[in-house]
Amino acid sequence: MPTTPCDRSSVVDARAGEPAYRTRKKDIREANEALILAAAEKVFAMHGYQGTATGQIAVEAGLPKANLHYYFKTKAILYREVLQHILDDWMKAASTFDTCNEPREALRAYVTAKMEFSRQRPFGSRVWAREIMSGAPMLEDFLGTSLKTWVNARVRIIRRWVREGKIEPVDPHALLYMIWATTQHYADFEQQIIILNNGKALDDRGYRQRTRQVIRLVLGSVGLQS
Amino acid sequence: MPTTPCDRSSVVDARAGEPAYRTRKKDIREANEALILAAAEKVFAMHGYQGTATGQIAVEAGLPKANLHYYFKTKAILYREVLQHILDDWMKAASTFDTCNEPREALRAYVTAKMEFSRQRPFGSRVWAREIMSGAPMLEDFLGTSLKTWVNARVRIIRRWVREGKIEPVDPHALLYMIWATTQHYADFEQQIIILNNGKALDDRGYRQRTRQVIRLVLGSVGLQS
DNA sequence: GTCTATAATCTGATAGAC
DNA sequence: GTCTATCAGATTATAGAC
Repeated sequence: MPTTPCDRSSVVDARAGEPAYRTRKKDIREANEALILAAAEKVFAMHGYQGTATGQIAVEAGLPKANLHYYFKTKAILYREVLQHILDDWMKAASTFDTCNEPREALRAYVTAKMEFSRQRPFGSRVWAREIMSGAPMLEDFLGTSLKTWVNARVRIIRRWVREGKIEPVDPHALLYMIWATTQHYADFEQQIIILNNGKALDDRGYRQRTRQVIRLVLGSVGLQS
Repeated sequence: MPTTPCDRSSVVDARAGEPAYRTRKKDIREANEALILAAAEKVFAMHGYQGTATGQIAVEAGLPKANLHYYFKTKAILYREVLQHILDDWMKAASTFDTCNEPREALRAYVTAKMEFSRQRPFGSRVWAREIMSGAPMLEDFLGTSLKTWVNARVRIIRRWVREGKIEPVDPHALLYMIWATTQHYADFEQQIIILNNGKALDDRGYRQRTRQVIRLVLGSVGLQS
């Protein structure tokens, strides 16, 4: 395999006026950073921030520990970046709440997105949970600003639904927390669910059925039979 | 303060045929073990098993680290005992499911007991959650035996309620997981709830109201308006 | 950009005087 | 039963050859 800096054969998106070897180096960096971030999310999910050794992450990523510290100066910086990635995806799921003005469709879309998040990013969900159980030292800012703003807006929407008689008069916070807790449970407590399911994880079909059941329970909780 | 082994003034329940100094020693041991277990539950809840240093626990308990190792030989043994205490209380809450044969009262009693557990033992709830997120290495036995038996029995009860038309036809596992997740959320994600509540923890009155809301949502989810 | 070797610190656990 | 001192091993992070 040619590896000279001038070989541009594998450089597909070299920017104009930027030497190819720069792009190549950037590609390597991006690939390795992604590798490390994925490994870190997995190990942090398993043992938390304090309980995780950078050496474990390096092993999981298949790299020497020194390389990890080359790409991420400190464990704290790496952890913060892992959290940031999770946060981005969490907010993307959050946006589905506004799919529709009608409670039935809005709740259905939101629960579906949250269940999908739990399915696709179980490690991310657990890192989030552990961070909050540790007192949320790194998430405090986000929780108190972006999340709070989002929650306040959704609380107003739910209150409007109640006013308009579209749903039963429920406490908006209690409803949101129930949705969060229930959907995240399938990621955070996956191991418990597996053991109670005779050692087998839910397959795709089973997970889709379960998602429908969760939607049914949530809709029922506000008086909307599905 | 008299500290001679023969001073029985503070020995209130010395057993017949057992020297007083023995009882005294036993009292000291029990008191210190309780102190250490409480401190350990708190620190394990914060940082998990791997993330917790025995020194932190000693500081929290107000004892030298060596004393901790005198009462609990290893960190693993101490952790196991902490888990056992939580498990006992968890099962006590579980027993309330059988308060009544009618779904409305049974679910109300169970949700109330679980919410009470979250209120009284938030650290225990978090230790439990962290243990499961770590793959439940120490709880695997319990989950696969006692808990599974309990769940299977409750699943049968819920199925009977459905057959008898007392509740909507819901998936029993989905319902149980929703109850667990929602009630435990108030312990595990307390910090998030506080931040979203303008930095104030729910007071006793607010918590009772929230408990009623959770009961209402759960009853509604199975078609039982409260 | 990779990786071995190592410095500096922390952690679990014990020894042994009191 | 208490507590200081300490050891062996692990951990974060860096140095420096390639």
